[in-house]
Formats: sequence, C-alpha cells, structure tokens
Amino acid sequence: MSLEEYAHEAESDAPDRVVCHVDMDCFYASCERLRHDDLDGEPVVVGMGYEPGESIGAVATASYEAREFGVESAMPISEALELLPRRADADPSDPDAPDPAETGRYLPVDLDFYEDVASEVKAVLRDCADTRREVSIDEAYLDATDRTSWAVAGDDGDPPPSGAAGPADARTLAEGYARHVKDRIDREAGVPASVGVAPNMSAAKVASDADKPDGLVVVPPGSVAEFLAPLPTADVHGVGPVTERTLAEQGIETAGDLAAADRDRLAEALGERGPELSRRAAGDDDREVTPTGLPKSLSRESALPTTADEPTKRETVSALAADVARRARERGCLYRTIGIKAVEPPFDVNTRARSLPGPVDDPDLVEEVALDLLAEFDETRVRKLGVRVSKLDFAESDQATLGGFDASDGAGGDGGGDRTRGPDSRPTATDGDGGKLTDWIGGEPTAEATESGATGDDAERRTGDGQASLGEWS
DNA sequence: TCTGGGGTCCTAGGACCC
DNA sequence: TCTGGGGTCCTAGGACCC
Repeated sequence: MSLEEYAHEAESDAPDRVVCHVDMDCFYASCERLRHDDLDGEPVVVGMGYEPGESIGAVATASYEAREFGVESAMPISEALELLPRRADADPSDPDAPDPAETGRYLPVDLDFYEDVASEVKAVLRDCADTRREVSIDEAYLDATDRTSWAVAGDDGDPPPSGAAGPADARTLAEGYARHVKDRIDREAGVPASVGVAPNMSAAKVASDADKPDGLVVVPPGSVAEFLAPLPTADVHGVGPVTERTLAEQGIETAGDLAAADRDRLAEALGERGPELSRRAAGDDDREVTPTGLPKSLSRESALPTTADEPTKRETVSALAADVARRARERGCLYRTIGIKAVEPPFDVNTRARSLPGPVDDPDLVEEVALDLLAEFDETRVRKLGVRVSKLDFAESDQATLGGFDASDGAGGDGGGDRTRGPDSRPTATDGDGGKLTDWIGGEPTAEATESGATGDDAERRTGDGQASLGEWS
C-alpha cells in the first residue's frame, strides 16, 4: 500500500463530513423585493450598465417570473425588452401598448444595497457554522460536521443504510440542520436560499442547484455517485463549454460516463483536470472547506466602442490604472506586477505584464507601466481595455517605511507618499520563498488543500441562478 | 448568444541558477 | 568545455466561475 493509500485508509475512520452549499435565489432580484413590496410575484430584471428608460446593459439577474418569458442572465437588456416589455411602457390608453400582464419591472444593479443584505445572510451563516467559505456575494459553503451528522433523526445515531436511500429519503439530522439554516436566512435576512447538503463540496454544490428556487436537496453518503450519474457533464463543477465538447467527442455525456471514463485517457485530453473531474463526477472530492483568502489580484476593465485611436486608449488605461491603484491602497496591499489587457474584436484577448523588483504602492508607476505596455498596441483596434495588479502583498503594508530604512532598491523610495518595500527589506524570519506571511493568511499553503479547484463552484450559467454568471461570454 | 466585469487556477516555454 | 538534471521565476494564454 502506498503512503497515500495508507493515509486514505486511516482517514476513512473519520465520520463522513456534512457540507452545506448555500446559494441565494436570484439574489439581486430578491434584494430589490425586500425594499419594494410591489415587486412580489412580478417579473423582475436587474440589469448591469442599465439605466431606467434606456435599453443598454446586460441582465445581471432575472427573477423566476421573468425567466418564464425567456429572459436569461447575460442577455442584453435590449433583447430582454423584446421578450418582456417594460412595465412603464404599458400605457393602458394606448391600444398598441403591451398588455401589462406581459410586462416586467427593470431595475439597475445597486451593489451597495445587495452587500448590506448579504452581510445579514453572512451573520446567519457565521452563527450556524465555524467553518465557512464565502464564494461570492450570494454563495457559501459550510462544513457542519461538528454541528450535526448523517444519523437518521429519531434513531440511535446509526447512519442511514448506505446507498439504499435516494436523496432525502431518510430524514437525517443533517437535513434538519440545513432546514434550520435555510429558515433562519429567510427569517433574518428576508431573502430565499437554496441549500444542498452532501458529504463533499462539489456534490453539495450540485445539490443546491438541483431544486431551485427555494430548494433543499440532501444527498447522504453512499448515494452521491448515484445522484450525480444521470446529470449532464456540464453540471459537474469545473466543466465548461470547452470541456463539455471535448468530453462529448469521447462519448462522455453524463456525470456517470465521466466517472467511469478511463482516467489516463482523460489526462491526455484535458491534463490533470481530467482525472480530477472524473473523481468529482464519481462523488469523490476531499477538498476541505477553507475560508476565502485574500485576493491574488485586483483589476479593472472596461469596454469601449471599438477604436484604434491612441489618445482614447491611453486615457482609458490611465483612468483604469488610477482606479486599480486606488483600490489597492484602500485595501492596504502592495503589488509587484502590473499588467494590461487589450481585447481585439471579435474577442482576441492579449495580456502583457511586467514585474517590479519589489512590492510597491505607487499609482504613478501603475499608470506609467500600463501605458508603456499599451504602446505595443498603439495601432491595434480594441474593444476592451483592462489594468491589473498582482503578486499582492498584504503583509504589514506600511510598517516598513516607518523606520526610515526602506526601499533598499531605491525604486521611488523617497518619492512622496508612496510606500515601497525593497525585495530584501523583510525580516529574515518570514523571508524567502513560501515563507511569506500572506501564504498563511486564509488557509494552509499546501497546494492540494488550498485553492486548487476550490474556487469555481459549478456552473450555474443560464439555467442556474448566478446573477453574475455571465461567464459563457469569455 | 456577438459580448460585462471581477476573479481563480493551470499549463507551457524560456531565462536563469546551481 | 561539454553534458545533464533539477528547480524557480516570469510571462502569456486558456478555461472556468460568479
């Protein structure tokens, strides 16, 4: 037996984990209903880049009533308006006006308000589980193993018969716990959630999607593979349109096919991701629920009418650079790499980046480097530009400058209010590769347990609920 | 679908070092 | 000088997710 197999064997004595995935239902629309009673039961469309009366922007969230009309996430507002006219345009005295019963309410995104609501949801989650991972404004994983179990309610604590029961067949304590979480969110934050419960993260995610909205789906240990098997591969966490196509070419259409597929062959077609996806499809996912860490990069981008005009491009990049630098400063982080993105029509993405000798907080430098990188695209027609800073460093952001000996590399060391730290200015105890303080904040630094695949949390895309799940565009 | 904005991780090749 | 192997860092691009 290999060391890993041995470790796995030893682990199998541990009780099955209880992982909850909480996914708010059409969150932005639900938030709007919180403050506008008259939206109850109405088709609601929340648009980003949308302004009242206009038809620009894209659908961020459509309520389930609006989806009945075919309105979907990512859809241009103009298209949504064709399927579901605006209520305000339904003038009863105009015979050509749309029937008010066939109209919807359109609202612009108000992120500040949604964040307020989200923080009430988070307060409930904090109360319900010590181990949490907040994935986005409307989604979180909980590890509730120490709060509940897979024992059947009212029993002597025996787990349900393995594999014999379909999802939610037997009333487990875990189900009661999840019901409690869901009810508390509804009561205390006032917005509906769907909850999935399973022994691992990816199954919990799929479960929360399986009965939206207002769903509660429980997949006990032993029935995970069975639960996943009939689903299309696109429902598996990490399978996007490209991977879906690649799998289909090999005759792999369902999660069951994927689970049973030859993993060496998958590795050939998809790299290491292939076997990993197969394991997940088989119900095998041992990622721990780890708290969300600090960001790895900050960026800002914006679309513009396709142009090759140099001043326009430079102005755009300057503004984006200033914005990114401001956000970095607000969050108290230094950065070591500055990059740009230039998208050529139809959708060719170019990125360029440059690393500095040491971490800095220097808005002028961000602009200077970004413009310098942009020079390569002086003649290029672009439809979108972006600026990014990465290699972020949150460690003691401004302490290094206080003592007066700083910036051993001299890069802008005494130039105004910018904070700079040379590469060697950190104390030796925390210096060196992998020993950075930031590596330890927000989770263990081991490759296996931290981020690998722990982010993307399955495909909501069109059928799901993600307000921002417009990912199929990129 | 004809295209927004914010992120994450993975891979592959090249430079460089020992 | 040639040959080799291992390791790390950097950059660019791709896929995916919300």
